[in-house]
Amino acid sequence: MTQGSYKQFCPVAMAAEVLSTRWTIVLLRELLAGSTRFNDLRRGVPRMSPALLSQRLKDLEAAGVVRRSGSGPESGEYHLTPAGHELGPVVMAFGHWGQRWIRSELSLQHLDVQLLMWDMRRNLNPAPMPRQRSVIHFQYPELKQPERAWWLLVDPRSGTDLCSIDPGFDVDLYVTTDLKTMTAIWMGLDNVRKAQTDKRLMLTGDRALARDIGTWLGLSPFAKKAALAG
Amino acid sequence: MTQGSYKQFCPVAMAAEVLSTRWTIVLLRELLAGSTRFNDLRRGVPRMSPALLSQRLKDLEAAGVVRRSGSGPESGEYHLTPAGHELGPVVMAFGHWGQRWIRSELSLQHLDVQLLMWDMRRNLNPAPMPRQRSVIHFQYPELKQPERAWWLLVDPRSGTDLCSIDPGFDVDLYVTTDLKTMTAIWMGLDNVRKAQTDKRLMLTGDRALARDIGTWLGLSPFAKKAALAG
DNA sequence: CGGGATCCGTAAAGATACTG
DNA sequence: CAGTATCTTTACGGATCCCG
Repeated sequence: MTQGSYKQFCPVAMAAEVLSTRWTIVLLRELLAGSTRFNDLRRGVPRMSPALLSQRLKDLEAAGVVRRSGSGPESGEYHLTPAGHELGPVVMAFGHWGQRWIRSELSLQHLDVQLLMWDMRRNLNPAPMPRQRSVIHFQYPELKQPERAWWLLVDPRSGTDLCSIDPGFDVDLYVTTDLKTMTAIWMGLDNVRKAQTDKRLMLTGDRALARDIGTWLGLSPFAKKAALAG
Repeated sequence: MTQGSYKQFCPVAMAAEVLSTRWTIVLLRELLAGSTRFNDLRRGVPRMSPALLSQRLKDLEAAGVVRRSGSGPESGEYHLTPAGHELGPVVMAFGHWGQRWIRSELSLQHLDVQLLMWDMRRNLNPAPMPRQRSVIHFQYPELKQPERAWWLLVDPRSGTDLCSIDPGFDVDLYVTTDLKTMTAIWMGLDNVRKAQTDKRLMLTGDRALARDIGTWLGLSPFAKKAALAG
């Protein structure tokens, strides 16, 4: 904690001194999701200033939550210590409570296409997809150029990539929708079939891919399973 | 929230906007423990300024976590809403992590006899105690006058009271110790028997009460059970 | 005594710009 | 890529005061 302590022996207060500062929980969410490099973390918490990010990483290192690897090709990476990994339940508790009690209109006021696409990339499940590479092209006609078009390149053998410039491959499936609909689906507040019926989302291209979208399109870790079923 | 938003749709970030401000988690711990009046809350978070406490209560009310009762004898009380009660797991997650990963010497640097005695009162279990009132007198010879002497009046029929001025009743059990030892016992980092052996704690008076102290003296909700067994 | 409000100095965070 | 530097704005701490 940079500022003075709560001066309480209670473990809740001691933990809060480390964790309950601005941006810290959101940063930990990003670290727990697997980001290790400074600029990857910046992408995950885009509105946090680099100065504060740097400061928080130092604070967390001093608290024994992260460790900087200093040698070899992973020099400059930030990795969670065992104490850091055990913060998973804390971050999950925040997420579950937020999903349950924050009015969804409030969440949907803070749309961010880059954050959404990156999270989708992270949670996508390539297992039920074709063995060779699939290219899925997301189109958000409402958005301006650099945010309008995204490509997910999914290869079950080598992983998933996300591009915002055309990689030049043939597209297998086009997903045309608006950002609010896609975000609501990701959060489990809406689902693909309903959005299709309402013409808020269109799937064109490979029929099998379109049919199975519910199985490979990952949802937020906090999404309620119920909503997708509809 | 008074400060600017993280502008993220993620439920973790939305929850953090409400919960991750200074003092908020510690205040919630106090609310979850059952305090409802402004000055009771002040006692539980003594180093929080009244202005900030008032502000936080308003913030939490706006967030739907507390509600002020406005009528009758409980006018001016702050009660948790259902959303507030469901913050229990969040506060517990902080506490468990803190108990596990904060070095105990750090916790034991922030001794506070009033906080300790109040928490002990709250968690004391009168069930295994005599049916009539028992008076337990805690003495901390190292401390100066207003903090040196405390009386717990335990009556299984009417509840437990804590006094820091002599209530005038006959004392059934004297507990003489130092604040660090008593705090360590409360936190499950030490135990009564070991402290007795080391002459850091003395019990005089009613033999049965002294023998059973492990059963009625409550420990912190985060205390490790293992430590008491020794 | 319970339940705050006010004022002011300090400390942290935001916004940009810039650098090894 | 991985951060610093600087400047402005906002939040917090602490004391004092007020009111029923």
